[in-house]
Amino acid sequence: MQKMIKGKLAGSKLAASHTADDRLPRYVQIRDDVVRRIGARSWAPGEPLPSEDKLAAEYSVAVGTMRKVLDALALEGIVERVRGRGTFVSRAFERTSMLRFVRFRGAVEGEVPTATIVSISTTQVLPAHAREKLALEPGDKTLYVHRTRSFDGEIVLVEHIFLPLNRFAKLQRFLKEHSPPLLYPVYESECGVLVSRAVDDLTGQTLSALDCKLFGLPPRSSAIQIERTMYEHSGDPVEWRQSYIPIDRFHYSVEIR
Amino acid sequence: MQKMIKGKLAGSKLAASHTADDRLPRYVQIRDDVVRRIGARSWAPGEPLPSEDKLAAEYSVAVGTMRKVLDALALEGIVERVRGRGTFVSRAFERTSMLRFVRFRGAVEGEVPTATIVSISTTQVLPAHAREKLALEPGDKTLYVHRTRSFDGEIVLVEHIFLPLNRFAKLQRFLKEHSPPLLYPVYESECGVLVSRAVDDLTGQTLSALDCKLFGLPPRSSAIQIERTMYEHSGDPVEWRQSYIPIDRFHYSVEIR
DNA sequence: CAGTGGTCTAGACCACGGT
DNA sequence: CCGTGGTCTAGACCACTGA
Repeated sequence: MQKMIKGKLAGSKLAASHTADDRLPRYVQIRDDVVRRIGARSWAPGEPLPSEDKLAAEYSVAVGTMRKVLDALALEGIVERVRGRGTFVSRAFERTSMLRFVRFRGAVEGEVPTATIVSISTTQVLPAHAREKLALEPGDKTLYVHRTRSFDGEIVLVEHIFLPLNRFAKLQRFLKEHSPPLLYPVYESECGVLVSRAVDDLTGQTLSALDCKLFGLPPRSSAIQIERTMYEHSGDPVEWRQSYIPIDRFHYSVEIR
Repeated sequence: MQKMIKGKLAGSKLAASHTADDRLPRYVQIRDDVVRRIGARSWAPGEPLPSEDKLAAEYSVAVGTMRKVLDALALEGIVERVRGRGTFVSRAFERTSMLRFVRFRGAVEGEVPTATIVSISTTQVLPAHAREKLALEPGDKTLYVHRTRSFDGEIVLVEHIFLPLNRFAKLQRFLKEHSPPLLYPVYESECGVLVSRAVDDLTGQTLSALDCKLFGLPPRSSAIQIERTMYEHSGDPVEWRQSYIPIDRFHYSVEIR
């Protein structure tokens, strides 16, 4: 009977999914399918999913199993559950952003620095390291955005952002007319990219001549480099950036569990 | 009936717990009680807990509820579940340690640097900032450990560690005869302290004269400071330390979700 | 083989939100 | 009031471990 139900399911909804392994637990298969449908905008960020009952019926599983799926997604931060109201697709990194762990010494807590674009361009040539992080082939084009972030006109952060052009063509046009402080909401609304995970690598580095000039520092000054790779729910990388903060303004706070 | 069972439970095991709020879900109350018993060494790290069935019977709840408790504890990293074998108390930070996110540029990946103690002392005087982080009253004594960490004789990290003396008196004696590379296993075995959570604050700082000498750097050199506060399962702080890494050796890697 | 945790079912009652 | 998610029960069958 267990087997029969499994077969029935595989033949209906989940068959539509690409490579769902039948040996995996059902709740994992369903989780992956829901993630796929969120990525495909079946339900947009902020919108409610169907109720547990309805989803359970749709996937032909018990409500308890569907709960396990939705609880897992809530834990991953992909959805948010509100008792009495429903289950909603998260607005991803809107709240968390690049600056979640970054603080600026001497600045008001929580204040977001103003963004100014230094230059935008497209390029096929980028360091092997960057190409690897973005899982690009040689010859794939990228969008390069050079920005500064400042408080009261004083630059506290310089960003070099690399994005695969095939996903972010719309962003190029958007940034010609706007300079939003946070890019992630724009990725979402303009390019349909939902960021779910990132890896930060912090090191000390010597600044380029241009960046020294931007900060108003002497040549070859050193700064903290935050190298961040961001991934969507599917696990594919979608952004790679290097950010520089002068040492005397640098503050990074993180919780370890 | 629900109510009756609740009363029965509150009157048996959970009443022993200090301030369990009956309005809280049962699985939360039971979770807290299991955490308390782990803290009280009813089951030592590495040892198995009783099986789901037995614990469920002991707490007079359904197995499903007990599963929810144990799954939550596994998610918090307090226990580890192994199918076919049992549920075991985690060995806490033994694997993760101070250096989980810290890398040293130019060093072999995963290699643990040798520890050398510069000095050990007890003191009542420490910065207000440190006293606050450790939630100590003025006059409470602390144990202060000054260590260096090195690869092949080259110092790559200097640590200033502050511990409440009432919990760590045994450590003082232990460190007179040993210089272990990792302290957390010693906290656990000698002092019964299980670390579950930490907060790292990274900033750029100017090194003290002594630390400059230790690194072999000119006076007033700058370095990355990692200020870490560690907490046990109960949420109480148990350690506060400042670590310094020369900028050219500094590398910190962290995943954000 | 007996015992463990992993998955799944099919219900129940509850607390909460909005109508 | 109804519909939502939150808690809890009492089973079932399975996969894996170790004796």
